[in-house]
Amino acid sequence: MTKVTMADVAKFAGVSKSTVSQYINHRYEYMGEGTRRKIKEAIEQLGYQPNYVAKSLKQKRTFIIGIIVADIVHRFSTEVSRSIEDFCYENEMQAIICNADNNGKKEKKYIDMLRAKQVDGLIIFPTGQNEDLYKKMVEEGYPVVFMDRDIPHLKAPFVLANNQQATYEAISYFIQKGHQRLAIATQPLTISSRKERIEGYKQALNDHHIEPRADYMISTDISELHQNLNRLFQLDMPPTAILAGNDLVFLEILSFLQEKKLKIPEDVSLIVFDNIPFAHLTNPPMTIIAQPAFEMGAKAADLLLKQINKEAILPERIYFTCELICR
Amino acid sequence: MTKVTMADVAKFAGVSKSTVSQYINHRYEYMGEGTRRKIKEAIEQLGYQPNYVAKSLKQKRTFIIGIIVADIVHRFSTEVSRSIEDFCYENEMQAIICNADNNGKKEKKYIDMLRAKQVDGLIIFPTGQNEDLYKKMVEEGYPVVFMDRDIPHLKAPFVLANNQQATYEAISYFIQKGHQRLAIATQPLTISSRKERIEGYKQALNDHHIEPRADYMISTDISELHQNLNRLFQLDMPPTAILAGNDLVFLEILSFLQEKKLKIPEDVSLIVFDNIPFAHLTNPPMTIIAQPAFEMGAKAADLLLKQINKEAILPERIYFTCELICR
DNA sequence: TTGTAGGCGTTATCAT
DNA sequence: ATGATAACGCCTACAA
Repeated sequence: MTKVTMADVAKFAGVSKSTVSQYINHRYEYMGEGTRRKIKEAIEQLGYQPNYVAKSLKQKRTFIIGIIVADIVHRFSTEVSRSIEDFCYENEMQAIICNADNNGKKEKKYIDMLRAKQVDGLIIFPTGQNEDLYKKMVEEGYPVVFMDRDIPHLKAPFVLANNQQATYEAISYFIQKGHQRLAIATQPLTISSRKERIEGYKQALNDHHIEPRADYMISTDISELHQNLNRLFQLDMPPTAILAGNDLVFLEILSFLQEKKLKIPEDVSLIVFDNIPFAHLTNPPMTIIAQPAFEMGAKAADLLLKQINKEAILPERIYFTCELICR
Repeated sequence: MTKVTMADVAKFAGVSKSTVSQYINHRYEYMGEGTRRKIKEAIEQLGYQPNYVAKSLKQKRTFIIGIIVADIVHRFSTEVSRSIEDFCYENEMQAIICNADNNGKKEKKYIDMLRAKQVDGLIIFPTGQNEDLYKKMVEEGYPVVFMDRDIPHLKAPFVLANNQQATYEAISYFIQKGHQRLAIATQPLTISSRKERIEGYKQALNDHHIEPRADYMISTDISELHQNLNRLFQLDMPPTAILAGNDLVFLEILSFLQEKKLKIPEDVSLIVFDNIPFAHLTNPPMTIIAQPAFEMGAKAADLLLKQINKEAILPERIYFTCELICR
């Protein structure tokens, strides 16, 4: 175990703890060449490693941030997290990732836990179920950045995708390709991003004078998606195109189509809202709406670190443009 | 900010700090009903949250473990990490994941960093480039578990896959299907798991009286894989089957085959050593060698926590059986 | 049953 | 240029 402490180094080098501390923190300004060498040697001899816990206690900074994702299973979440981690690495920080599993209780527990561990700030994909807590943190001035889902009326930095606009464009593209019977499937409309995607869908239909049909709009838990799809494709006029609201929905649809021996794109066309790892390698290649996960993660991390270092007053809501990749 | 401390609670409740400490740590044994209620109230009123940094300093435990993966890009690494996190959650611990990026320097930096932060233990996918450091940790009795790659002669707990055996079986299966010209492609043979896969391949050929050919065995960086595949398929007798040593190699091969308009399985058969997220949904479905990532992660976490809690003397090397999923 | 005092390993302030 | 001393917030004997 690392039991050699600064006091040991000090004794070994024949100087005081303060001087060793100076050395550790690269404050060589007034340090004599001799002491410097002695300390260096002592550290090497003893194999001394500073204790960050003690340092943190004193400085009230842990150099750790927390990431709380609503659902780690999404490709998008993992890409964003990775990008945040990269950004942290470059800034000598570390990240703890926690998976709230779409569960408000778990989210609260993690927020409390991470704050108890004194992490310097939090990036949250909010479940939306702890509005009071979000608000309290913001009011206390605790550094937070929210991602992916908007919480209306919350005055805090948000990093968001332009869901509505992107969906609008994708559906319009489908319509231009000649589709008239378009369906959309998402998970339950409990968070802003899903609602916005539905909005974009409706608006596109409207603008192209297609009447939206309630039975073409599915919003359900993944576990019940299969039977909903069944119902959808048993309609007299089943859709010729369907937009999958995210990657999980996509996988479920794919498996459904395969089971029913429906071919893409002959029997039904598919667009996915989310990056799919090898969309370019599937057969046929998949048309997707790609969110700039990497940029969004980097931005969130940047905003958080700026906040932690009190470097800037933060903007409130930043929207990123998604890209429709037609294949 | 959490500025309210135990002393504040004590003062507010009209008791001493120690009593509050007792309360926080659920030592109600000798505590009067009255004090208990007063403290409870004080905590609620003040919104007190214990400071884990201070607690950690005193108790020399942070309730955090570190995971250092050699390359986070692999599906296997992420599945294992997820599984470790789940296990930690159930045991009131947290995990910090670091990506060494196959870089020994980075690996060392992370190990030092995490230990400086006093994490309670480490799970490492070793790059193999810091043998002395691994050894030192083990000798110091610092809790460590190694994953995925063996480091010969290191007396420490390892959680490993039976790479050789699994590859042997996969190749044998191909041979039974009538293949005679079998190739294998892996990343460079710098770590044990890749070497073992090659060994299993050779052994299977041998046992079936097929002469191994050097030009059918590719071990190269991903960046140079494409040109190696080019060479492979320009041979007079190109292989009819190829085993991809991991998921990254697989993606590269897939993209190569697509470019050359080679069909699976008509022109060439493919087996992948690694779980591919939607292998069952690709067309045609992919035959894979699946490592039990979830179980391996849970086991590693279990061993580490046991070690941290000094609950057991640890076994040295545990091998997990991979499953050949034929599709 | 509760309080007092000291220490965990640093850093910060102020002397010297 | 370097050192003494007091925090940081909590836990733990031991005393009362």
